[in-house]
Amino acid sequence: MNAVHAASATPSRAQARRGEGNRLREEILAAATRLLIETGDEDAVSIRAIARAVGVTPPAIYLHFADKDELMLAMSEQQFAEFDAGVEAAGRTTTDPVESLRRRAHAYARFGLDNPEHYRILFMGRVSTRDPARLPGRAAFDHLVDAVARGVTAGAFPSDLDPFLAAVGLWTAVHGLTSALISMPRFPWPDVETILDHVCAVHLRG
Amino acid sequence: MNAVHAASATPSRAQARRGEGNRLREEILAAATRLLIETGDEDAVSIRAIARAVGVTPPAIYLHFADKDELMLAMSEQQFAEFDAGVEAAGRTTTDPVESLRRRAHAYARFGLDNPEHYRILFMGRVSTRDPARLPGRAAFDHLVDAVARGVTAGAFPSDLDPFLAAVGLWTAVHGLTSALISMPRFPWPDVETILDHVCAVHLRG
DNA sequence: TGTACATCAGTGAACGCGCGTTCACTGATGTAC
DNA sequence: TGTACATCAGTGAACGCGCGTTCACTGATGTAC
Repeated sequence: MNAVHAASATPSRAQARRGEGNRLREEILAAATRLLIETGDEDAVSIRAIARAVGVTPPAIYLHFADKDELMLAMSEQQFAEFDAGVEAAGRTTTDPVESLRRRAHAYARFGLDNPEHYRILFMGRVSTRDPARLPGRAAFDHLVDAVARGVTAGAFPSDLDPFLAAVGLWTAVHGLTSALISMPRFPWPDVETILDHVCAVHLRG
Repeated sequence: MNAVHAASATPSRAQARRGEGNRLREEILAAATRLLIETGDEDAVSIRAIARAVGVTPPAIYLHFADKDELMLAMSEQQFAEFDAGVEAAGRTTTDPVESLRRRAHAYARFGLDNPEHYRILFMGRVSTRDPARLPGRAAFDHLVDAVARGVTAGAFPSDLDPFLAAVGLWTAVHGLTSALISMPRFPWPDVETILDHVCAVHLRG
């Protein structure tokens, strides 16, 4: 008999103060991320569903994002930054450049398996036709090339090794495993750590 | 001034004869495949769009498929069969088991690059929650295991090599390259054949 | 050979749904005088 | 200190759209007698 029953229509949050325009923006991105994780379906992350989750009406979204594409792109960039930071942190836990690459690979795969829907968007989605100049994952890849190059200068790899080519090979191998695990969970996979270490061993030898 | 102008509404095909129930079924699957290639977007392959492409009304689809899921599953199975046949054929063009695996890998990648949208559905999509017993790509994978096993019996690989594990490694590596090429076409990829041969060389050595 | 009838491949109209986006508005918050 | 006003973060209602699916039907094809 009280107002709580009308919850779906009543806004559940107070209007932001003057300078706090970014508060809702961040709440929107957080809600989008949460929705993606909970539903496990990119299609379920709609403007309307996000607005519902935040406790705001759909048009309020447009106060902070020009359209849906821009919202999704912003979420991707946020996720890419988090992914990159995680892999970099894992790589810094040792000074041995080869072991460092191995730990990066494990952190990479773990991110994918822990956040399969975000992994899909970041690495398996369609390129947004939006802004061709903005290649979102590029920074993360460049960091991998740097890590390989450090291995070369440290003498762990042959000096004529092309760090870019080696990085491509390592990346596609780890990505192949990660994305296959995500897309085909019912396949009778052998132990993940075992395959991953095998992949690393193969690639970090030549 | 003639009837042609009303094309969008007028059916453009004759009704099937008595025993020809399967004709429309095949036309539907062909149209779905064609739509997927032309639009490059799985979402564009709707019941209504397929009906439009075939020249039939939407309810006619339900004469041949229980619902949309079943239609998409049938298309997937058709594509998987084609993919499998193509890879097998490539593998049979030589008697050398190692070279045979290399040719299989190239055929695999070529299929993906030639039919990116089908590749997405077959290898990068979500598992249909439909019929858990039916793992559509399993036959193709088993053929790969067989091919590796032939290499072992021929003495090309160490006799203690586990063909299943080796097949998983080879598959995920080639899949990683293929899917990355599809998802990130703007990445400054090195020459595809070169990376692919490199991947094969790495995996077909140990 | 002719006709009544069953079969079957489709049609046409409608259903309810959720979507992205626009538009005119409201009401609280802060500011100038 | 009080009041008129501008600003700004949101609301509420509506738009047009394409979707999957259902339902009662039609009309051509074949069959039994």
